[in-house]
Amino acid sequence: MTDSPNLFADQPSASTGFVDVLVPVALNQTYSYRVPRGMELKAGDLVSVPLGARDVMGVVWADNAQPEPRLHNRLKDVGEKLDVPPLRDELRKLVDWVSTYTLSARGMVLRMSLRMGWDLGPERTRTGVRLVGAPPKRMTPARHRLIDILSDGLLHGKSDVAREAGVSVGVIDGLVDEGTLLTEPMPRDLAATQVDPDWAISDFSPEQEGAAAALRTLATSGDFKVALLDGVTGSGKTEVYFEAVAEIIKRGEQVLILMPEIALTGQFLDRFALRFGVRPLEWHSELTPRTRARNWAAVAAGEAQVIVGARSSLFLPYAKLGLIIVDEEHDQAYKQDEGAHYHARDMAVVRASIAKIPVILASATPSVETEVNARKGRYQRVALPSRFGGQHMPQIEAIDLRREGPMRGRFIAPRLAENIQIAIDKKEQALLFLNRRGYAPLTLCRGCGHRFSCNICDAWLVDHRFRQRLVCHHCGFSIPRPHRCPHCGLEESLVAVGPGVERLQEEAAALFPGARTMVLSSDLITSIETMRSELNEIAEGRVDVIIGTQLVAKGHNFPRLNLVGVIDADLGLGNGDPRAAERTFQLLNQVIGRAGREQGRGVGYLQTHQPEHPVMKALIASDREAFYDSEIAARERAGYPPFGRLASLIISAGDRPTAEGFARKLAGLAPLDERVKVLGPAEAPLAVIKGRYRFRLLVKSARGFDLSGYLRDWMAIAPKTTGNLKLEIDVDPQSFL
DNA sequence: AGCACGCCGACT
DNA sequence: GTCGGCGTGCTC
Repeated sequence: MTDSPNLFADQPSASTGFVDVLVPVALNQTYSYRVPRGMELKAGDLVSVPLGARDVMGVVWADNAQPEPRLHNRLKDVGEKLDVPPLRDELRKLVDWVSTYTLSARGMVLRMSLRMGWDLGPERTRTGVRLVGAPPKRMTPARHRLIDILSDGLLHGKSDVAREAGVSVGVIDGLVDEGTLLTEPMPRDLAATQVDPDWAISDFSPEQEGAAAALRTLATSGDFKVALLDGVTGSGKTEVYFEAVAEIIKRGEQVLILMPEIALTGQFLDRFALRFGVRPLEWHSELTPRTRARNWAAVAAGEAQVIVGARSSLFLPYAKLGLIIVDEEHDQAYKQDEGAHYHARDMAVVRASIAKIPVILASATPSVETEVNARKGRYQRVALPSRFGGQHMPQIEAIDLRREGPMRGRFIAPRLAENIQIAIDKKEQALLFLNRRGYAPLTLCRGCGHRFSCNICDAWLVDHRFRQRLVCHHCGFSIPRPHRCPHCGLEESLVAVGPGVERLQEEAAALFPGARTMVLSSDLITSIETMRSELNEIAEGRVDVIIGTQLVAKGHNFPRLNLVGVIDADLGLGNGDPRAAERTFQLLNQVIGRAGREQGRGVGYLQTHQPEHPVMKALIASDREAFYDSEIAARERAGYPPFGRLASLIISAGDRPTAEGFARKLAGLAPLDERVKVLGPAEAPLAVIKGRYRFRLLVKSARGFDLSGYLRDWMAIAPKTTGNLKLEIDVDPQSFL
């Protein structure tokens, strides 16, 4: 804008027009604002706008707004335009698409893109300190240590050097006053160190080189394409897809690598650094606000070349995204079940198709959906058939619990125990896998049969001896471990029923005296840092027997681990969930794949009551194809995904009749359509959680049907949920609990 | 999602 | 008399 005379100069409040702004609150519509004179706004610009009593950040969604005339006298002005790059068309389309597909409020989807912390202000300048003058008149030990460190004459961070010298910053301030030291602002860190695509060249086998070449071609195609990088644990998948990363870096574009569990990526970051010379930028929920803001800005400015992140990093405002990699694409952790219900793998494919870029889905055990897409040729399959360096896949044996199970009250079968002892004697590690936290899943009274259950959930309380409490795994409710039955009053009558990892550790300690055991369970982990240090301890061989929940299944190499024992392979099967078989196969395959990755031949033992189950048979025979053949056929027969579509509606309320009544009313209002079947309402599998009664409607349709549109039409005629009634819509549900 | 408003219970 | 619980409704 210039200061040149203007025809309307005598109309001081004249505005240059209106914009529609999407704000990150639970709203679907945009709101219109007046653009103050002198402000230039276009779609995608970040602004702050008044909303009710507060100011919020928002994004200009359309720049030629035509607000309803009757609103004109109520329109407010845009506050200010924020000094950050605008959200690109591509990201705004993704927000609209995800909101339409999942039926969650558009503002709440946008919120995921704007989660950068609020302080985008100037970088806080750190204060540095340097030795410049003569020593002080009075020398003290603290001053001496400090001056010693600063004697190099260089600029040191003030708080750093204070910590190093073991003095308080007050000592520094004193010496500054005396003229011995001088403070000056520290220069800002140089822009993130550059990723070097040629830092180290990977040494590939012919098979790996073939796969790498295929991915390089895919990466440089500059078009939307999906590849399934299909390789067993230890086949070098990561290094192979790094080749695609290198291609994109050379083109000056950004790469997003999605990981299911960011806490477990410690080793991944090291491998990345070995190949590219620096660690990539991380994005996850434990970033400090400052780092979060800085990383967000680096992504938006295009300075960050490679971002490794949890599912939410899919919504970051990349300046020039060139490739998305979804590692362990089958992992359930990609499904978000709070707020907006979305599956990050699926939305990654959507984002790639909007941005016209390639996606690589990597897995040793692809989801059935992805496997079907690869079989039908919709996705390009890039296969890595064997382990790198001539290593073998673990040999897998079943232990039939009906014939050779442990004695009552014990959970490690004799044959498994024998082999663990042999491993310990050979100074190798063993892993006992049990997907159950705590000591025992159920406590009951020997006298009267009373079972301890949660007051507000439909679940038993899990004994956690480590914390000395009985805990509800659904709501966190807990009570101190009791010593008498609250029902019949009998003393010391309570017995623990069934195993958890803590109980398993007790048994292992008794069976293998002198062996060092460690439990890895999410409830014993307080932060990403402690998690990473515990994993390092294992990797360095300071543990003999690892006892873990599914945390241990994911992304970490233990070089000396050659034996894996699955305590209850049947857990997770047969709970009526259509995905139970798939998930069990994936989880057990992955856990057993931990064995023998770096030395020797690994071996896995599956303790099971049903060794003839298709999942067990496929695992024992290492016949992956057999599993997919049978599972795909079963899905097709039942019309389950990907051969049909599902949505689930969970209705909950503080009392049963309200929830059930509303669910019935809702079911009655479902629009008639012969392509859709509405099942229920039925009590949800976990009927009560946190004191809320839950009913479920299941909506089934044919593949290719616009289920979201159908649901939207339905919800438009549904009564609104008042009071404590809640309705949650989950399109493409993963879990049926 | 936040925030104000409003209408009922227990205390400085 | 007020402080504060959270149900309801609105935000350009």
